[in-house]
Amino acid sequence: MPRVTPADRRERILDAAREEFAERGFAAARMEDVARRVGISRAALYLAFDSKDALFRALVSEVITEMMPSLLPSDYGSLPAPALLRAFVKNAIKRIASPEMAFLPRLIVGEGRNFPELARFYHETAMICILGAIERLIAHGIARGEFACPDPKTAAQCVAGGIIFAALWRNVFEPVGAEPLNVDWMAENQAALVLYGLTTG
Amino acid sequence: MPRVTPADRRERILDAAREEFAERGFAAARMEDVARRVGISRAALYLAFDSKDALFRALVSEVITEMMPSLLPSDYGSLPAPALLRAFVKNAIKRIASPEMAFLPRLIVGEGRNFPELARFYHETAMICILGAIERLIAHGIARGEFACPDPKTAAQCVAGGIIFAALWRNVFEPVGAEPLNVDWMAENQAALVLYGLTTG
Amino acid sequence: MPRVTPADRRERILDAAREEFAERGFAAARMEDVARRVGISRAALYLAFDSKDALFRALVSEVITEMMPSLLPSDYGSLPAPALLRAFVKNAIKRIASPEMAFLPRLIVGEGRNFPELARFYHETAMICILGAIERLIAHGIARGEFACPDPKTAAQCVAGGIIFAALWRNVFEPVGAEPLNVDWMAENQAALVLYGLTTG
Amino acid sequence: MPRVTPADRRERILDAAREEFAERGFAAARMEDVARRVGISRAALYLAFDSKDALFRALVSEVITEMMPSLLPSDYGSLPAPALLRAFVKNAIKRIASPEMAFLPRLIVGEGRNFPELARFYHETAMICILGAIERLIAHGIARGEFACPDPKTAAQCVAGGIIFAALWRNVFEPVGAEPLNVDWMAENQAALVLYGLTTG
DNA sequence: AATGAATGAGGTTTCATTCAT
DNA sequence: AATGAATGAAACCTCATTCAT
Repeated sequence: MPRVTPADRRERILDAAREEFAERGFAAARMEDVARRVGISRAALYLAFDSKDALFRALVSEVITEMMPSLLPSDYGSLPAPALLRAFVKNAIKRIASPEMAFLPRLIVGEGRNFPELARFYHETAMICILGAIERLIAHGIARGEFACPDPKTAAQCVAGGIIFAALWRNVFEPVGAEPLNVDWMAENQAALVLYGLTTG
Repeated sequence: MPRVTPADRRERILDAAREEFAERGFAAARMEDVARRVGISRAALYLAFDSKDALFRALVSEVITEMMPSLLPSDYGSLPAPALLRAFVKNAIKRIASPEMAFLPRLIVGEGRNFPELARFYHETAMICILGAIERLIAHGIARGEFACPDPKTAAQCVAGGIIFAALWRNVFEPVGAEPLNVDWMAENQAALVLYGLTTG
Repeated sequence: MPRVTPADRRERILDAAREEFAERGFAAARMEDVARRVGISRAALYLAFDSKDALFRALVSEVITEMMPSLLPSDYGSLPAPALLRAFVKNAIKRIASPEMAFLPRLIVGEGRNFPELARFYHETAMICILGAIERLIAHGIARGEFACPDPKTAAQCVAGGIIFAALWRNVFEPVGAEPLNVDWMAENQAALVLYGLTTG
Repeated sequence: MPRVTPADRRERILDAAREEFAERGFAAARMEDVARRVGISRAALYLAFDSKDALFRALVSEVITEMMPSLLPSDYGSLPAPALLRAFVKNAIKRIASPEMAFLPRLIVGEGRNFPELARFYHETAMICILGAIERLIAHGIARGEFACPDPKTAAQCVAGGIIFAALWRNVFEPVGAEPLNVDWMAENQAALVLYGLTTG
């Protein structure tokens, strides 16, 4: 039984790649730095991944795939929609803006033009699911008479906007001096805003 | 009087750079392609800008600077806050998600780690202003008794999130097959949602 | 055990660099030519040296360092000073004007302004040592009552002048048609002149 | 009558070129810096000189030509050879090591390989003349019974060596911290050494 | 006569990738 | 399986030189 299985090795490379790509973006990340982080030679990277592109793709796919299950609520039962929405928003912001995940939207946004199939994958795997989940949640609320909304799809986009905003803020602006975001508080207010709006009475 | 003034030339280079950087990001853009787009030699670029970095910085600064004035409402007078907010959101989404501007958040997000001072500049010049404008607008509504909001600052972030979402959607996801965003409709609904929330009654 | 060790490779690069820099000076030498001379790619040079500057510095330092030990007499014992001086001058001229070394003063002189720390290194490592050795030798002769000299330091400079002259003559003027220098004869006469002067009786 | 004649212009360019080439050597000197120093455009340089090479050649030729007359003693008359030699050495060192001239050996030595015809010109115009003058001077002394010397040509080289040494010392080593050379004292001692040698009695 | 603007040629350096061991 | 060594293909940038005005 080998001490380090090929799968282990792949995993350790992906972890290192996550750090490097998150730190510098695709183009500026160097295979040498990934290798050094793993503690192997550059050439050994190519035993596990065909190319820098392939490594990047694998990383992004993996992160998306491992992130999704924890994002979506399994089933609503007969819970009230406002509570569900609040729970969803809080959970989503917490997950997506977490240090291990927040780099993802940044990479997708930054490199999407050069890796269209990754952008597509993210769109289809993450965006559509999240938007769909929100939309269904709103529909659920409408069905229960708790929500009113002329266009649940667009409303879902607004909700998703707040979540993405949180991830980018933490990842892009906090490092350059922006006021740190209190994720819980942000989520709470985002939910309240979306639920009740600004207008009085 | 020369046919082509230095300022003209600078402007044409910036236009070309906008296309190239928007298309490929900083690292993958090639000075040669910028030059070809302008119709001049690579060396001529260096008469107008000291380096690729400098060109990128100049471009981002310029776009930010030229974008801002059209974004912020000059004064509220005694207009009702809901109308003001709706107008602001519609205008902001339209501006920021317009083809000439939408690449900007994408570049900032993608290259912010490698150009921290640009991220800082964007944060300080664009984000803070926009967030501030929304916040003041909400405060205006509160003062007039039209809005109620426990934390205008966080509410502003939620509003801004929708705007950024629109820009990124158009720039990142539409090119890979996402359903096109109807900006006006999106803005209308975003405003409605923020104003009145989802909850009935 | 590799057929070609890294140290070997470094050594072969330094040899090639010596030829190229000696032939053309720093600025006009091309890394490509150094590489071709070694029989490797340009990129491989950068595995051994960080930059053209670094290669140049390494070369000059190495040559200076390897030249020095053979230049200086270890100890005088009680040998007569005239014989010592004659031996020193002959040896020094032979060494410094030898084909492998003679390019060095030329490079130091030519590039010293652009590489001040090399000029300083040469001054401190070579010039001061050589001048000091000559000076001590003269002092030795004075102590033994064999030499008389109002200022041994300046006398040393005159002696060193002859040595440097020989190196430059061979390296700069012989290639353009100057009468070839007979090093042994030159050394002999230089020693005689310094010892006995021109004046009769 | 033009305020600035073409010859004036040429002269001012040559002066500027002297500064730049002396400071940086041929390759590292930039035409732009020469032009800026003159206060004209780069293009205007090419109205006076065909190329950077041509400018360099013109400069070196000019300096050599203007230096020579002041170096050589016109005629010896029946003056005693020791006094003549002392006078020659003092004058030569003073001239050649003077700030306006000392850069010349440095350039010749540094760039001679890349400009063989300049090295040849310097050799033929300067070196041979100087060496010849010294040699004739020694022959003059021998003829008068004041000097004894087995090989006046080689002796001349030794004398010349001291002179060149002085120029290089000032130009190469003093700028990097070498002890400043007292030219008069150096000349005095060089003459004494050559005349009387080190050996006592 | 003079120049601002432009360029072509060339140099250094980087880095993903390969291959012999 | 693993790697040290090597490389080819760019990319950025500089600068002597030219040319229309």
